[in-house]
Amino acid sequence: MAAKALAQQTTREQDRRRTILRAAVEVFSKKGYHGCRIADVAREAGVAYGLVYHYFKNKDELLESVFTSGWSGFVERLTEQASKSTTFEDRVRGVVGVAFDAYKHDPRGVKVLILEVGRSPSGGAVNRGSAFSDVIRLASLLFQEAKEKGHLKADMDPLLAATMLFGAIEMGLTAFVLGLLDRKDDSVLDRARDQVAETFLRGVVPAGTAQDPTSRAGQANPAVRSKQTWTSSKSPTKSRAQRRA
Amino acid sequence: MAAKALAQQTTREQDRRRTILRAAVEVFSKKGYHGCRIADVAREAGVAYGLVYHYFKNKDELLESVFTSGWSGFVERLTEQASKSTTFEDRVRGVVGVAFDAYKHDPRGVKVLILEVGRSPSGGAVNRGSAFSDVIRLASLLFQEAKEKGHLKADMDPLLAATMLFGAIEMGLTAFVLGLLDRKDDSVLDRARDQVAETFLRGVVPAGTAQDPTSRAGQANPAVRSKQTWTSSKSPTKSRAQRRA
Amino acid sequence: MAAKALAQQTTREQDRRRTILRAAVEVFSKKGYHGCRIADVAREAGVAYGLVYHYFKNKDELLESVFTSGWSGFVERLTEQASKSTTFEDRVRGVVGVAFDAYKHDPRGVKVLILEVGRSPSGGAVNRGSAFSDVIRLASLLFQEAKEKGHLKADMDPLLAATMLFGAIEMGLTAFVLGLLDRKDDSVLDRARDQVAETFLRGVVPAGTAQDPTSRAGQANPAVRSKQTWTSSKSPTKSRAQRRA
Amino acid sequence: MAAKALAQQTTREQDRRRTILRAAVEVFSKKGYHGCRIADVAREAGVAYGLVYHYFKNKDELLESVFTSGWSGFVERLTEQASKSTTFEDRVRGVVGVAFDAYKHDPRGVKVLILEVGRSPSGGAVNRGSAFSDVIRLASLLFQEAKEKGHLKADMDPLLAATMLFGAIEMGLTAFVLGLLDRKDDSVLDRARDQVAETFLRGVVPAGTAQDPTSRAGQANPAVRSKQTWTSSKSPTKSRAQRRA
DNA sequence: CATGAATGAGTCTTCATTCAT
DNA sequence: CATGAATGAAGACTCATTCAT
Repeated sequence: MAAKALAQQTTREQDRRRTILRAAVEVFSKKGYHGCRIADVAREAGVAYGLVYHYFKNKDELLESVFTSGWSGFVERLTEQASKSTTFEDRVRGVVGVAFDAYKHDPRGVKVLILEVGRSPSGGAVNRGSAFSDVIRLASLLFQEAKEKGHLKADMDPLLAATMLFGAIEMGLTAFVLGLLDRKDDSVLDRARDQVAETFLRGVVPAGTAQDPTSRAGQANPAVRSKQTWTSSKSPTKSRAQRRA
Repeated sequence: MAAKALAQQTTREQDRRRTILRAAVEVFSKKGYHGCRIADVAREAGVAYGLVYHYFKNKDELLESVFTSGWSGFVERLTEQASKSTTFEDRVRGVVGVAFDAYKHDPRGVKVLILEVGRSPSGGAVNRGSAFSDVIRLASLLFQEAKEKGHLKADMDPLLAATMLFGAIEMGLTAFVLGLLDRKDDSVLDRARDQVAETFLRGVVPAGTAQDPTSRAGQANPAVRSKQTWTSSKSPTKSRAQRRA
Repeated sequence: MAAKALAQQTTREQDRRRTILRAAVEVFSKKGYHGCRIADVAREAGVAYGLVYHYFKNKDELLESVFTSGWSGFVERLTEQASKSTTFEDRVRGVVGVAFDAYKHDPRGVKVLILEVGRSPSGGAVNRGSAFSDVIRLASLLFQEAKEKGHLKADMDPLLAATMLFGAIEMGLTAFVLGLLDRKDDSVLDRARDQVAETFLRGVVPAGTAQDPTSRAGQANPAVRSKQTWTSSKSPTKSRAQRRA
Repeated sequence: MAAKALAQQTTREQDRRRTILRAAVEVFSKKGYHGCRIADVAREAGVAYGLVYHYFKNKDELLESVFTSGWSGFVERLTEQASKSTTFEDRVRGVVGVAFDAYKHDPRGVKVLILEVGRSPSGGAVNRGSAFSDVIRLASLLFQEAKEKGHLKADMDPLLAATMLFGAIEMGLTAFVLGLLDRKDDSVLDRARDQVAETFLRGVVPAGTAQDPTSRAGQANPAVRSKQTWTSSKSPTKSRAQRRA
């Protein structure tokens, strides 16, 4: 009986905690890391201000938890998927699938991860950059293995390949997050998913097209002016000083 | 004489302005958008506190200028490059090259763009998200044209292709920004540049490998449990409430 | 039977109450009046958070109880002692003795009284300042009586004499509380006790020393500069504003 | 010219700083250490909230400065006085005089020092307890010297003597601070000053009174019940639990 | 133009107090 | 009686922005 009561207590606490976490994701996805105020989270969760501090030590820990819980779930499913698939290509498709499915089920959450993970400068309680790096390093093992079996081009760096895969995925999702692509129905999402995977595997050029032999690699890019940085061009906005003229 | 004096004045103003802008980039790349205080920028630029407000209306405009000036230079060079190249493949390589060269010349500035552009929630004076979208849309024209000429796979969405290209580029650079890849010398950077372009064009799978016919597209991904969001897993950090147990 | 149960209940309640009070003294002597949180008291007492509020209306009442109970015990013993002693000098020694014995038996409690009684600005539920005044006024009666019997110097104000007595006692104990004097063993304490009493009675100057006739009383102190307050000297710490220079 | 401007600047800053410090003393003496809010200080000083933080790093530093500046001025005058006086007795009178004069000129400031110095539990930025101890140790040198010259009773501990002197002074002033003695005019204050000094030097007992031989020292005080602490008596205030009965 | 002192609104965080179980 | 989750008011601190010199 006491055990049951305790269990219920624990469950209720877990629920509360999850409610607040969920609310944080919500506010977060709307206002971003720094625009997110504790007061907003509390209101969104429908709890009192102080209760947030009952469940999370401070703002940083709350936000950290948002990342950690979201990211760990993603990594978990990623690992699960990788172990399930058989061929290299299916594994790649599986990885892409996990990411897109995550977005299908929880676009807000994915938005938060995409817009924030690895973006904040180091200094937060937990090193989010490393969380990101970890996943890439993990994926690079997959490519390493594939390379040894000849399923990957010989001159390809596994780490860079992994990086690119996630880059393509991330940007594919970003297109939806930013509203560049509209998520009318799941079919659009599914099609994008497949395309990302296939492009990564076989490229955008139709099979059989001969490779351009002239400018393969190492070309110095003449378009870039040395000694000039990208801030050298004038801003189009007018400052007070400029308005004077 | 007066004209000359005025011109010098103006030049000095321009210099000041650029100095501050440059300082903003510096502080920015170190502390991020929100961790950056006006005082920091002023100190970095070696000017008085209030002077920043003489050249920029407010913090937002300063940050906006940082983005705009950096981004417009990038877009400019991108356009220039696109018009110069001849074949589709070279254009793609050119786009990748412009991005990597920018990083080579001004890693700090690129870091700022990568870590912040499109990450801040809409609400700033200028919609940075749209700046980003604009470039992608611009690039998609290139893919549209290529598609019509048969240089692009028939079932490929030009917009999505453009998105993926920038995704791969961005993530490739992110690998350097985050320190995942070490920028010992330019050759590492150059190799990465080439690999990003080639992968995008022809994929990671060696030419001649038969395509896996069974799981091409539209497969439902069985690994994803419906009705479960990514925040459902418990956070490993202990809250005050949890510590009780 | 029910009566016995009730009595036991009551006893248990009393115990609880005393436990909490004791814990409050403990926390108090460590963290001081304002650094003391209800949570700390509860933890120290080993009871639940809310239970403190079952026994004490609020924090103020708890603190008030700490003072009152401690103080009333002290006053009680003081009165008892005063009525027991016979000669004036013994009464003085008795008063000093009660104070030092209290410290011997409960240094923590005395520390709290010394460091807090009369220090808090009036405003608490009970006027602790008045509690203090009451004791002094009580003692002044003793001096009044002594004066009438010629046991006290004729030009001595009884109220001021009483004040000084407690001042010497308090500061003597403060020396221990602050660690200025080390309470290795009770003999140090006993010696201090005797010295306080004797000094108060006969002064620090050896008997028979002629009194300095020139500067007895009423001398204007030339060392004090008029119109200058004690905050006029510069603080050695540097402010942000000062660091500028 | 520039130098003059700078000097003026500096002076103005100093003034501001002093104004705030002065305001802090004011608020402080009214509300005590912890009741003192930055907002109050700012209002009292007639400056904006944030300006307090321009001159003082944080609340602690402000309060610390209040103590330090006040205390250092006091110590300074004390030292000055000690070096000026000639005989031991005059030195003692001088020390007492400095304290009483300080009160005459700035009762508020002295109140703050009396009520707070050495009372707060250690933990503040600066160790106020040690500031207090330092003065006592300093004074004990004076007594040490006097003892060697035979101006102090042979069985008297110099450190304890110093402690008692300040105890008598402090409590004498406390009598005024608490309103026990009314500071109608300076004569009351002057009389108290003289009495404190003389009592310390020669005691309260009229010269020529024989010393009570029976109960000089070392007597165990039978009035104190062993094993019983001063919190054992019941508080007269009623708790919720007690009200039940 | 340049300077940096002055302003004060906006947030985080703490903690006394209440109350449902 | 006992518990500790829930509440929210209070106050410290930051920092963008203004303005007098």
